[in-house]
Amino acid sequence: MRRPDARPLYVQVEAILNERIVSGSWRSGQVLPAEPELAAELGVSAGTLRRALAGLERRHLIQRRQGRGTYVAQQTSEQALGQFFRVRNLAGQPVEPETLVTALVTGPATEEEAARLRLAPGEEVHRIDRSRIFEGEPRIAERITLPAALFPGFSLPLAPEQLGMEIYVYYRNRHGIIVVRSDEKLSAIAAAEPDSAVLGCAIGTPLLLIERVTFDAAGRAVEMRVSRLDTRAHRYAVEIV
Amino acid sequence: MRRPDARPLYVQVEAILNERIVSGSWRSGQVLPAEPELAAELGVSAGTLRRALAGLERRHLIQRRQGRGTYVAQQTSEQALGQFFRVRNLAGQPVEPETLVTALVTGPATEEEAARLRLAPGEEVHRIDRSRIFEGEPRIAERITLPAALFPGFSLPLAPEQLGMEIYVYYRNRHGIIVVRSDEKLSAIAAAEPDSAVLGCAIGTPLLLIERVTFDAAGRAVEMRVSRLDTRAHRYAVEIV
DNA sequence: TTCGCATGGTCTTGTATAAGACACAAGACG
DNA sequence: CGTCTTGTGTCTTATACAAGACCATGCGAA
Repeated sequence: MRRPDARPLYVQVEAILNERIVSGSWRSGQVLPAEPELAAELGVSAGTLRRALAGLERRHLIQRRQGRGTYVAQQTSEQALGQFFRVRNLAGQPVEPETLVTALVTGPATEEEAARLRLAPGEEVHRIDRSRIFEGEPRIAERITLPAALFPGFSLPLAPEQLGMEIYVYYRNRHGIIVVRSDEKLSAIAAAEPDSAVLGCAIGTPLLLIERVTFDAAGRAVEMRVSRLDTRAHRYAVEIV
Repeated sequence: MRRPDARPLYVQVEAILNERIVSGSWRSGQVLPAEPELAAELGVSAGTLRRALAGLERRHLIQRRQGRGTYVAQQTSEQALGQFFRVRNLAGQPVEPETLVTALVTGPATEEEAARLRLAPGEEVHRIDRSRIFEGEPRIAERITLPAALFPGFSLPLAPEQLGMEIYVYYRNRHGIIVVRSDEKLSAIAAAEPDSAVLGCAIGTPLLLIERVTFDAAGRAVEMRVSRLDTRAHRYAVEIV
């Protein structure tokens, strides 16, 4: 007797639970059924379920706490910053950015945007231009590109409780997009005129160029972002294991 | 009855096995005893042992293959490059670097070197200056600093079979230093005169500056490295999860 | 006889199950 | 305000079978 699905059972279970979170049938912050109960419902042993849950926890989709239970991860600004924001000051400490949006427009994707976001040529995208400010000084100039199909009617958060919110939290709360992974390519460029104006640096100042593509829990490319970081007072930190 | 060591058993077992590899009582490439045998020797269950082995495998200290056995990881140039060398060409493909060493000197550590390598002020270090060449063009200029205490009598590999070898492989084979982790800080700088000479670029060309500190399986800081990458034709790739 | 190779035995790790002791958190109760 | 109870995840053990790798045996063809 052959299994129809050759993947290990714990992988299949992880996919099932992932789907429940992506589809929203388990909502953010909600507590999951206890291990024995969930295992019984899925028809697998507790050990198999635990292995699947461990995979979800590694991708920050759930959060487990002994004695309390297992929760669908609530993406907070702190969590999003800790996971995706790699900028440190010269002492190696994390910095807390403020954000200033300068433009939000919608239009057809460029060739590069379409390629990176796996869109058909000419599909509509939203573009956000903004700067990020550390300790009063603008240090990053960036453009975010979103497929309009995934973010229908995208507009910027204006309610006071949303103003300081990381944009990934907003993706999730407003559009149900759960960000889990980014690919980045780094290089060094010289500041051009628009960057120098935003960042208050001389033209030609070396900037760290970060080209990011971000994927959600369903595996879709959901965001493209090009950031220019002024590294006179900050560093981009990476750990290699 | 309280356990004297409050850490979970599988963590203790992982530490024991880690120590056996670090101390060299299990040599590189050697096959470990089979699971049931090793579990019996350590006095733990097979499941606990497996969990410890999974931790070692995650850190690339061992390599397991179903049907064959568990081996102490043999650091090859391919493995070291795949793990620690993040440079890609513009198509996103890995590049194969050649290396040209221009200097090897020994002297007292600078203040910065001592701080990063956790050395006492004035301790001796070896310094290697070299360039890395992709497709015939020098693209990285870098200086490697090693604590002399950890690398006694350090000299460069000259035997033909060692010439193309990644230096981390050489650390391991010649000095028993097993590299497992690096912290990096990235920034952008303008090429100064020496860099421009090595890299064949104009003075002022933006370069990606990579400041790396590397740690071995015993948790010691074993290497500091400052690299300048010419990103006109290459990128530094990161995945964030 | 000798070569080639299929086959089965036996070793390994990988997957899945079950059960119990333990540790932590929260609320109920005195 | 402490203590107890209940419910939760965590750790550890044990067992069984599946699947990959290797090797010796031995059969059949040249």
